Amino acid sequence: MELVNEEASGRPKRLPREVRERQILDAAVSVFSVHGYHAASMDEVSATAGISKPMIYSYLGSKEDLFAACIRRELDRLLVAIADRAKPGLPADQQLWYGVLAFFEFIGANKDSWSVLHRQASEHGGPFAAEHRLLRTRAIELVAALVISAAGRSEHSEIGAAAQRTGESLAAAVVGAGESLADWWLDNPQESARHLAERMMNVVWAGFGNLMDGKVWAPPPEADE
Amino acid sequence: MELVNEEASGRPKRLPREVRERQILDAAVSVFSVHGYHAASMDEVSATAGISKPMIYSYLGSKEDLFAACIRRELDRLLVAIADRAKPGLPADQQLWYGVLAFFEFIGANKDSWSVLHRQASEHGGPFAAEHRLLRTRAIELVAALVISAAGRSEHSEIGAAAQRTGESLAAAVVGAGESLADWWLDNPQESARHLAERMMNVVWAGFGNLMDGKVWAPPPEADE
DNA sequence: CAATAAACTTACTGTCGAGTAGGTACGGCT
DNA sequence: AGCCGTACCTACTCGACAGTAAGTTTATTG
Repeated sequence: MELVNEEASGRPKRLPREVRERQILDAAVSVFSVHGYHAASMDEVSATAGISKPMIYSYLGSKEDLFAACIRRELDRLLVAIADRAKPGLPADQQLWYGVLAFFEFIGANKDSWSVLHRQASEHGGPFAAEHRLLRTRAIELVAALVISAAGRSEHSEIGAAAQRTGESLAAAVVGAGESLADWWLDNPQESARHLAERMMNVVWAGFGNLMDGKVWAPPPEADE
Repeated sequence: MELVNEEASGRPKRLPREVRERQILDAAVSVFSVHGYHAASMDEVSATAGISKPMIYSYLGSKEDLFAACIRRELDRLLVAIADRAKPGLPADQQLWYGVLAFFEFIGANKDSWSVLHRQASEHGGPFAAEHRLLRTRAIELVAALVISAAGRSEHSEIGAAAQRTGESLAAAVVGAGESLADWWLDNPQESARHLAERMMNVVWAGFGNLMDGKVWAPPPEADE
């Protein structure tokens, strides 16, 4: 499990800054994902990267800076992976499908990334929470736009305004379900990405469909306590 | 915001162990929920409880012990709150509705509890993760049982076996959505518990309904890369 | 072949926080 | 009254870890 990068030759080769920075970030993501931000030590990051501690401070700054750099890099990778697959030309359900699929495939191939992005980043009150909320907000907006655009084409077009409002919280639930499903996956890796994505679509798209047809579930009428 | 419990009289009254333990747990839940496990200090817990540090060690043991005690207490409170409302005699959708509603109402009234139970407990590799997984597992089993029982009464009874399997991962998605919605609520407290519960039911119950009618969403046939 | 800059190191400082030693004060009981 | 147990405290130890000072090696370029 030791990720020391130098060859067995023992002599640490001199590498350009760019390469070392990547190695440091790789190590940091791995260490943060295992221990969480607070419990992770810079010494362990430096050991995992096969480098000494002052290099990290020289290249990436403080521990917080390092963590922020991890989040930014992994967030970019995730967003690019999704954007590559959910092309805007497709019908709404297919856009959603490919987006969801790309999401789960990325998580499957980069569980550390997800752990850092979601679990660790949200544990903070600091500037990371903001960064993390950005991801969620973007995702929610994206999904909401898909719902609303789909609702616009529905035969019940008079529900447009209601769908707008309901669509957004529906999107929040959907994104939330995706996040939690991804969390759950970290602990239960037996399922495939495709499977998870299909399950997701089954719940979600059905909910959308009923919404567009104006079928809503209503709580039983009863005296509130 | 200071929760110092003693009166302004200055003299700390002598209280029985039972009472102090409750005060310490209250303080600990509050502090852990704000800072997370690692960043929380025993000094802050003791200050918040209005008591000195050795009392905590004498009554509740180490920091880990204290944290575990918090989780256990809050978990019990949550489960009791739900069991009180989701009576087994009701039809499946109403059981689910009251369970979900009780869940959100509890979270609304005890945001600290949820923060400790979900956010902080899952950040660990240790024995807390196990404790936390127990909550999730129980919830998933409960929901899955509801789905399957509902499916049994559907006119498409031949899908029973398939529903069994699909029902469980559907339940996982539902519980996940609930967890994430609760997380999201911590940051967006403007909605009411009832509202959230209704949104939840709308997505979820629609998904169940379609499942029971055998309507499934299928991905577009295409060459996989 | 200097000389310069960048890659890289060892070995330290200072702080913060978990856990404890060793008490004092207060109430109940005979 | 005087004893005992329990509630409660101040003031410490000790280890872990973020961050740094000050130096050493290597590639490159004039």
